[in-house]
Amino acid sequence: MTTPAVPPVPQAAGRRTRDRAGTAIAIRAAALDEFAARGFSGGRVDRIAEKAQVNKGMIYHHYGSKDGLYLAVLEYAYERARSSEQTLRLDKIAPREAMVRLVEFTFDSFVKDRSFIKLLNDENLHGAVHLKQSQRIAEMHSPLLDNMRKILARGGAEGTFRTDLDPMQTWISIAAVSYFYFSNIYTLSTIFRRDFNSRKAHAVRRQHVVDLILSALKP
Amino acid sequence: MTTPAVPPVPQAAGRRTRDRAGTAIAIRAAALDEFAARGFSGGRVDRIAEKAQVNKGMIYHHYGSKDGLYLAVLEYAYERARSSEQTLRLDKIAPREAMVRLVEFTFDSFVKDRSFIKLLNDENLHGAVHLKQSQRIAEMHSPLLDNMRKILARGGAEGTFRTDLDPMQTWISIAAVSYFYFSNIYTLSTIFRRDFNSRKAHAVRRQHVVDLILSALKP
Amino acid sequence: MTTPAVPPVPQAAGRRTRDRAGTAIAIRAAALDEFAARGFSGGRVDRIAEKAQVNKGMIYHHYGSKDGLYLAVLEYAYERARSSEQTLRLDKIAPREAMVRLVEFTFDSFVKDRSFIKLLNDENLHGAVHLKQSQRIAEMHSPLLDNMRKILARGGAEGTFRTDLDPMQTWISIAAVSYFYFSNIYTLSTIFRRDFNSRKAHAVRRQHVVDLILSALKP
Amino acid sequence: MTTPAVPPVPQAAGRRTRDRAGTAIAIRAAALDEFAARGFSGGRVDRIAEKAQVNKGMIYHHYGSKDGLYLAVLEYAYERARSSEQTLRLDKIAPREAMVRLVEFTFDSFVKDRSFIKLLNDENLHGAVHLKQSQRIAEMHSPLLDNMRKILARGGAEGTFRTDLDPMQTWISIAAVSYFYFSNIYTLSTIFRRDFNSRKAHAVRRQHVVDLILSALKP
DNA sequence: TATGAATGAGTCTTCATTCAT
DNA sequence: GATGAATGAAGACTCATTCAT
Repeated sequence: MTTPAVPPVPQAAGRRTRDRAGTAIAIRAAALDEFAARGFSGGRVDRIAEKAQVNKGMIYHHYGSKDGLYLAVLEYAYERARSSEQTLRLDKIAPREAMVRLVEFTFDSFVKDRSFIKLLNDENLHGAVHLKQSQRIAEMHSPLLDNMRKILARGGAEGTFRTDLDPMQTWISIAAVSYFYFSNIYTLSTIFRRDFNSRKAHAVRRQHVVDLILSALKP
Repeated sequence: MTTPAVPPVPQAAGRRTRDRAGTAIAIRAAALDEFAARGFSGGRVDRIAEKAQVNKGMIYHHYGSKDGLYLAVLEYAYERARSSEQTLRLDKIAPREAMVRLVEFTFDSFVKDRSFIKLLNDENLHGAVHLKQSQRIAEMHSPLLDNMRKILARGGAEGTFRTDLDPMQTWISIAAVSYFYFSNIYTLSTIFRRDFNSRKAHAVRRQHVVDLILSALKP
Repeated sequence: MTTPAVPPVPQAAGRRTRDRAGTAIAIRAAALDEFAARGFSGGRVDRIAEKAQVNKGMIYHHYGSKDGLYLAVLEYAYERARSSEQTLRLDKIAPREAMVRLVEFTFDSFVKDRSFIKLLNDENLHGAVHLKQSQRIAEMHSPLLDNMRKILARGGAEGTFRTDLDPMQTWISIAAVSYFYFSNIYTLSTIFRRDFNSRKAHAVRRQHVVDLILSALKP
Repeated sequence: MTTPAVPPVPQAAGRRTRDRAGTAIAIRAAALDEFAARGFSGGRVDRIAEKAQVNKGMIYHHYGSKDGLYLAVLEYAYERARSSEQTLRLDKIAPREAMVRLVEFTFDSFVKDRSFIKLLNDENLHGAVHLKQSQRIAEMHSPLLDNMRKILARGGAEGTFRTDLDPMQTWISIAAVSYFYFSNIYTLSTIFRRDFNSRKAHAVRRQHVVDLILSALKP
């Protein structure tokens, strides 16, 4: 429903031009919207075509099937997530500071755009059948663990962090404490009778998350 | 599809008897199976009727609609989760030990039965529209925070835990580090080219989770 | 389009009753019509539902798929063809007379109803994919060769027929000379600039066919 | 799908040259392939373009429509069939021998290439709507009846054949006994639980067909 | 001349829900 | 209560044909 981080779909008044790349991108953007809002099963091809101002047949022309389109959307979402992480340049700053930035960045990325979470949840509901088809997804993630390893090593060397931490498990936990809050925000709000969606609630959680992770990493 | 922790659907040889409660329970059990495996949109009323050995009309008789059935399933799943937590009697043991048990219990509950996770993810995809209808859900969760508050207080008093921790945020984080691992197990396995579903991988994660939380709570 | 031999579809003013057998039969009759007129690919499920005065979903309820329906139609058409052949009681009459009757009956059956030909042609276009699924089709045809064998044997014994004829090949040839005329009646009419569809033309062909077969069987 | 008698589609390395006739021929050859394999309704314009290594627009440029293309394919198929018949020079040899050759030639032509049968069957399913548009089809067939008339006359004069046979009916019967076997080969194989597609089965049928026709023509 | 993106009217099929029996 | 036939509104996907480039 809300993907403000994505550049707006180029509308071009009717979209009747023969613009291969443009059409494909417009479709993918509309699909991200639709799938994030309603999941794969709940997402409608018709609605995607309408949002993208594109003929329904074009979706099949460009992506082959609803499944093919979903995979394209997933890959694109991962790509955006990982490439924006790359811009942090964490190796240039002190370990503690780097860790704070990483945790905050992770948290903030979910504040800005929850569509990634929605896609992942739905994909896991289906056992990652789409993602497994991807040729590129695994290699997209190798830098991620490298970064984590380096930060932990540097922090361990200077005595800021424990030295017995597994980078992958740690990364998963860092993601978890932010991700879970947002992925389950509606049910959590309901069972605790709060509104976790407010700006204030976000700030509280953000503080807690940074504090918790840093505290956990202390030697 | 796999809910071994759930008592098997009572089969009752053809189910032609007029056992009002039994029928309703059989339907709910079959629905839990179906919705956990395929989500709300992907779940089929026909399949539920078949699994429950019950006429389709019975579903509408007992639960009104597919949505009504889904809510019943959700409430039941929460009920099971919370009531089994109650059996831990954490107030009888030392704070550190109590915390370890709680974390392990949370993790293990997901190992035994992932259907709860599936239901929650799907429900969040839909903005918790079903759960919001529930009259009972919030009150089911008040003991939960009470327990957490007490453990943290006792641990704070004796110097085992930090004293500045918010019980709700802490509980969410404890849930998060276990939940996220299982809710995202398929995509995580894919992007990291591991099999997080193995018994060994579970054991590794369990160890990490307990260790991380305890470490984070230290003063 | 034209299946006058079939009993007319029971119309029952709207067909809204819960009549399992009746509905299934109405669907099959409408489908025979449609598929005979337009082939499998050209046949439309929508049109069949409309002709049968039945909801489209009923077709799937009763026959599972368009393919399943086509097979049901095929089996039914074969059944009608073979069972009406059975009524001839050829073993009660002299061999020559029996052969004449069989040839005439075969020819006349195509005059009365060309839908069988249409179905078979179309099915052969698809390599008999549907018919191969049938459990009953082969056993429906064992009496057919038995009959032919007996007639040829009786005719051979009394000196009316040659004794070196293979019953199956002979049956195929008898079918061929009538079938081909009707199966290719439109193209033949076009290339020879005649109207083979007229009553007169039928009579001429019928005479020729009987004469040719009898002549070929002479010792 | 299988038209070994047809010269292979000229490939011409990507087919980007402006070879008007070559393009048209390549399209027609690919269309023959496609329509013979799947019928008119089942045939796909996209697939034809792909097989012919030609742009889809070219098909419309050269043949106007799918129907126009189908007619071109039909005319071409008839042309090939009739012109190869012309090479037999049956008027040079004894009537009995000529008849044997004609029957064998007819049978063998179907063994070599079944696409003609497929096209005719499908065309008859549609009432020969395409063929009726043809200007040339009728005149292509006048030599055919002339030949038959002459052979029968010569055979009648020398006492080899009956003298009361109609050439057109006889020609149709000769075509029928071979054609039907191949046009219905899949359903016949299924109902009789044989494989009529084997080389051996072909030989048996060929023998029967020649024998049957010769026997029928005896005075 | 040649390309392939774009269109719109279908196609088969599914499914929650109702209701006659 | 219980059954399952019946309904209608989609849903994913296809395809002959057109047309901007």
